[in-house]
Amino acid sequence: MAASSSSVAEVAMAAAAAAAMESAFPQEQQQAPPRPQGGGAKSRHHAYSRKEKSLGLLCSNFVVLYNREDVESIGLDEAAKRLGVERRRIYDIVNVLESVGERALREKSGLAPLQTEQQSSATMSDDEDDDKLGNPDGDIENEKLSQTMDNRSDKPGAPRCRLRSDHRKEKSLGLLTQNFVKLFLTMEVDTISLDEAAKLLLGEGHEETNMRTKVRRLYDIANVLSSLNLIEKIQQGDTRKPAFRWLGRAVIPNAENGVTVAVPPPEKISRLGQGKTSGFVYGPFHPAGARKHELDGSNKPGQRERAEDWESLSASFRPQYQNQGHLAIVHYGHLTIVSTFMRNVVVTLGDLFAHYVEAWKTWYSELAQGSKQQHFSQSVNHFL
DNA sequence: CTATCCCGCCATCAG
DNA sequence: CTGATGGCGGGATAG
Repeated sequence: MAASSSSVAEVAMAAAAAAAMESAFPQEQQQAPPRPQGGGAKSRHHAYSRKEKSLGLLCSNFVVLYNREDVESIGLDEAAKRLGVERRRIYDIVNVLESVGERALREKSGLAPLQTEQQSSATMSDDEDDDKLGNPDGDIENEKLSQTMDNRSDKPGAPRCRLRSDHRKEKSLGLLTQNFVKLFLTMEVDTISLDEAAKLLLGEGHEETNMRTKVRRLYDIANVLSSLNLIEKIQQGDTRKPAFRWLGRAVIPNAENGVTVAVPPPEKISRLGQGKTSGFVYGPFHPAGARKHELDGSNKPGQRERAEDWESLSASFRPQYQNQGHLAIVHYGHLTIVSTFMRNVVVTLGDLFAHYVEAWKTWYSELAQGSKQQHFSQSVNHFL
């Protein structure tokens, strides 16, 4: 078992990164490299603590460890070893990390060996288990691949068959993460409990069992996002279930007061070049059980100034971290896949938000304009 | 007790 | 087939 040792040590060098993430790690990460675990039982030092193994902490360590300029590639096994965790866990954090800071400046860097196609979106009404209930075979699931990078001409021999049986992806952690984030930026309430989120993201077919699993995943995601300071757990009310609040801007120290916000350039959030298609549709968000229809006229308690919020949000991101983004190249096994996370998670997020803002504005417009088609219907997926 | 959520089995996906 | 990915949920731990 090659425990090569050389545990991670220089973790505290967040330095520059600190400006971006500045997170206050709960404690110094003291990842135990070789965790023989068990055996001892003598329990001299606190048997086994779950917290030391949390995804959140793992994520923090991961970022602090690899969010450096000289990092251009990361070996899966290496990361796992250095972080003292199993491979499986690396996949977890990388997936959510990729989702939240996905793409953005991908082609910009000139390299484009990447072949990862973005999520295809489509309806997210997962939970479609083929139970014994109408819906024999054939997945009428319309795979409406969102325009990815425009791939004129597919691979040789591109069959007419759209990806089949990719239900796997529909339930992926990555997609869930994206929808979770969308939820935050879409709902007017600033706090959401995981249960609510699960219920919302899950349409309404509650299979109890299904929701339980969903919530488990949400816990995982929430932990990672928390470690990135994108969200924070708070106590709903005073004695209510804990919920999460979207921070996003928290990454910038002292920006909370709203006076120190680094929103220098009055420039719009207009995207950088990337002149390709103007519309960049991300996974269509489906309001599932969203009952947050906004009433026209009257005082709309909800709605608020979200839009404005987004703008300032994305705007405040771009500034200093405008550095060109260095994509991190992750070696999944031997495969070399490019990811845009880390390095400049913030930068990436900035771009990402810009996209979101557009998409959401559109969505809102259509929603508001298209009468009050509130409530989950089914006409949600037609956007594009 | 309930809220969290880690662990790792094993279905799936590439090669 | 072998190996890489990564759903999924049992059940252990935190509170």
